[in-house]
Amino acid sequence: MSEISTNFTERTIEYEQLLLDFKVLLKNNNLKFTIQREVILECLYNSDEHLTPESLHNILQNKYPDLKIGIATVYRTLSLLEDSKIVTSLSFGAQGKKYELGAKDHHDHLICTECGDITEFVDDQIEKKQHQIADKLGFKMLDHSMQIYGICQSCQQK
Amino acid sequence: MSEISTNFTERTIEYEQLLLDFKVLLKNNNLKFTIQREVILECLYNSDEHLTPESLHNILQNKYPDLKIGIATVYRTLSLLEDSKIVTSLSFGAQGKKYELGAKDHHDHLICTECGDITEFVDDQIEKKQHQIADKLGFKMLDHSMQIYGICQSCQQK
DNA sequence: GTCGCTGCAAAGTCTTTGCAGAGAG
DNA sequence: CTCTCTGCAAAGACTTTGCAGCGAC
Repeated sequence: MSEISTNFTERTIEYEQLLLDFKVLLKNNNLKFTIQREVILECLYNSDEHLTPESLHNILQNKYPDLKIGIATVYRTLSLLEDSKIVTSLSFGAQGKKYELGAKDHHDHLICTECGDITEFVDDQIEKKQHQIADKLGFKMLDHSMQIYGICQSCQQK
Repeated sequence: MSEISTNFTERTIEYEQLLLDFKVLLKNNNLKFTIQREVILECLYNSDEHLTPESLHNILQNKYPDLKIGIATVYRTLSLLEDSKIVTSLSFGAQGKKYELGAKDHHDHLICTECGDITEFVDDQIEKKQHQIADKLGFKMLDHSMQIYGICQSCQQK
């Protein structure tokens, strides 16, 4: 659906670029560009969340019921994308991994323990410091996750 | 029965306290203090690393071969300890969780997404900044957790 | 047409659960 | 004694693998 207009949104350009990079990578490795691989990449691109293989599979089944994508293909494609550094995976609390596009920004969360309200924030100074820490300890930093738990303003007033 | 620690070192004193707390907690919840629960707590206390259920089980089998501790007991005890906030768990790259005593000083984690190795760190500036962010957004901060994901030095060399 | 890819199902891992006997209180 | 725990093995949950037919190139 790429609109050719003067009004390129930043996202569209990014996706076209991403797709192109992916195609080049596939070609360089003698791998094939399939519709399954395309829709998985697209779905990851359009999701704002970290997706589990299962949730990704569900989304794809709803969005492209005709494709009948198998869960095994989702796992195989995610591994491929991860090996190619196109996506990164994270493990959170429970079992299972979650995947997201490697290039995306992340945000941190302030979570109210009373009402469950979630506020997002990013702090450059913390981001910078995290990189410094990773560097100092010899890590190549890929991502981080940070949650602050507390009581939000409106709950404090009650 | 338990002559687990006869050496009174500084750690032992702390351990006595931890053990006492654990016993009180068990009693308050109508649970029983068993040798298996004791050696699991002791092993977590004496380990400097983050342990997987499997590694913990191996250590226990070597250290107390007569007990024939089952892996299921290790899992059950770790869940109990986690619910009781005595240990905390971390998920890392591959599958599985790692556990550590929660009573240790506060620190954040640097996690290798390749091998699952975990490095601890504390940064005062980040701690301070987190409070500032909470203040600025009107939250009364209670707690936080932060993980940096990356690739450790030795995995980068591979 | 070739050879990699896919869906399916079966096989692997890691973790949890059911049960009967053991053991703490 | 009672009622929880434990070890064992079987069952679950999540992921990977083998295979025959399909499809990109």
